[in-house]
Amino acid sequence: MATLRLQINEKLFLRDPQETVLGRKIIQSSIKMIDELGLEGFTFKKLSAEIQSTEASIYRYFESKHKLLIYLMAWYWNWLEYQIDFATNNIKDPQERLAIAMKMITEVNVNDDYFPDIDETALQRIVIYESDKAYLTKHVDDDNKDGSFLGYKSLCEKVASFIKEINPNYDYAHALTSTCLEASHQQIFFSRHLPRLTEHQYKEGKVHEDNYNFLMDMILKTIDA
Amino acid sequence: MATLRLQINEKLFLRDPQETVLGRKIIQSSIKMIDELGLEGFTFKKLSAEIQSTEASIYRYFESKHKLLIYLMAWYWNWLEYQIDFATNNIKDPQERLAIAMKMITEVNVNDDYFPDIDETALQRIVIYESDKAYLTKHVDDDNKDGSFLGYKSLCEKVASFIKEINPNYDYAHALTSTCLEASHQQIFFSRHLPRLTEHQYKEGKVHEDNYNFLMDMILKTIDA
DNA sequence: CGAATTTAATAGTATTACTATCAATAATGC
DNA sequence: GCATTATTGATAGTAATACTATTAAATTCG
Repeated sequence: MATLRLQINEKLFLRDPQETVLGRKIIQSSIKMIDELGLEGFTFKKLSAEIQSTEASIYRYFESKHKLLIYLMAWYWNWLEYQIDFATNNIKDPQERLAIAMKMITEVNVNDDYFPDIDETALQRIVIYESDKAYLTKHVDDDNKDGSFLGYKSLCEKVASFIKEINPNYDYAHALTSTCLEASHQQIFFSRHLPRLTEHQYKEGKVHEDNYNFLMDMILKTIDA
Repeated sequence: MATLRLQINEKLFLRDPQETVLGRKIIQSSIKMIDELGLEGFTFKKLSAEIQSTEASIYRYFESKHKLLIYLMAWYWNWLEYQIDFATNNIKDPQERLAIAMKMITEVNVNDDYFPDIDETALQRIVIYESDKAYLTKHVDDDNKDGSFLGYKSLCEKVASFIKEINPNYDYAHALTSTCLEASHQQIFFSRHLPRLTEHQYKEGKVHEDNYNFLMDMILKTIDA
């Protein structure tokens, strides 16, 4: 089977981690470790020990821990948009396309054999816990100029375009989409850690199903589909 | 005029900052500095220099920077719920109560003379940039056990109860409320820094108005009001 | 008033997030 | 095949952060 490679914006790294053995180890192990330790507990020192390399070597790939996070999040949004493109290909009805997109956004990821280096399931957990930290900073405008959030914006644009096709008169397609994208991970977090903030039940795929039903219902009613 | 004091859960501080001059200075200056520097740029060392005290003294009030953030957020959510209680008092119609609550949640805060030590306008900006970081941690369950998020949950419960009154058959009142509470600050952030994620225009109160219209419309349609 | 307790100031530690330097090794070009 | 260049590794170092321990000063209370 073919393996694929997502083209990631060059400004997000110093050396392309997809091009070398060390680079791929950095990506692989950082996903595993951020998932386990959380972004705050994760350091380049610990990572370098894990992959039997040195801090200095890792810094040759990524300017900082924050840039590595941005890279991982960019990878994820690019991957998710690609999944949606793939799954909605040849589907004519925009409402069906929207349903497929929301399904992929809300469902728990299975590991994608096309990208053997990446544990998509772990990466999705990182998205839930850490993705907002990628932009909630004082230097968000600088990061944005470097194209750090292009993948997220592009995904938002895609889903918003489905909504616009269904109802061209709805005025808040992007706001509604970004609200749902954020909710798609927030509600998972709440159901697990702050259950009084949601009805969704955290267990075996149930949250994801609840979340799909909740969000699809909200979107369709809101846009008068 | 009377000045008020919000009773904050004792587990959120080591010494009550509202009881001493130093404590009030810590609160006052930390709001100002977190607003200016961001949570990452803010340190107890800088704060101690600003208020002409020492790091050790500040640590006697708050166990950590993170606990201080939790305290400020708890204060904000308590204050906001109190504002909503005040404003919805004697209003019978639940739909009107919901509208008032959403207005207060989305509008830009003016400084409340009842609490002279707190700059509510600055605190609201901190909520926009930093509030999610209060719970997006690996130790969220421990913080939750200490009651760190009671204010947020209580506010969510209140708004959800208005929704339930309007339509007792809607199944996701809490999920919808928490989604809107989060969106109420996310959309402000997006309109300013990542404008491709929203239609809202960042200027002079316009975002807040847009956001109110967007969210109220979404809620009412979603719950079939 | 004097003992007990609280509060403040000083100094110190472990860790983090990097940076710099230089040697060793591997890949590439002629 | 050998020189050039790029890449990695090893070591060390720095400034700042997040806290802690110790001691000194002030305050409270019986």
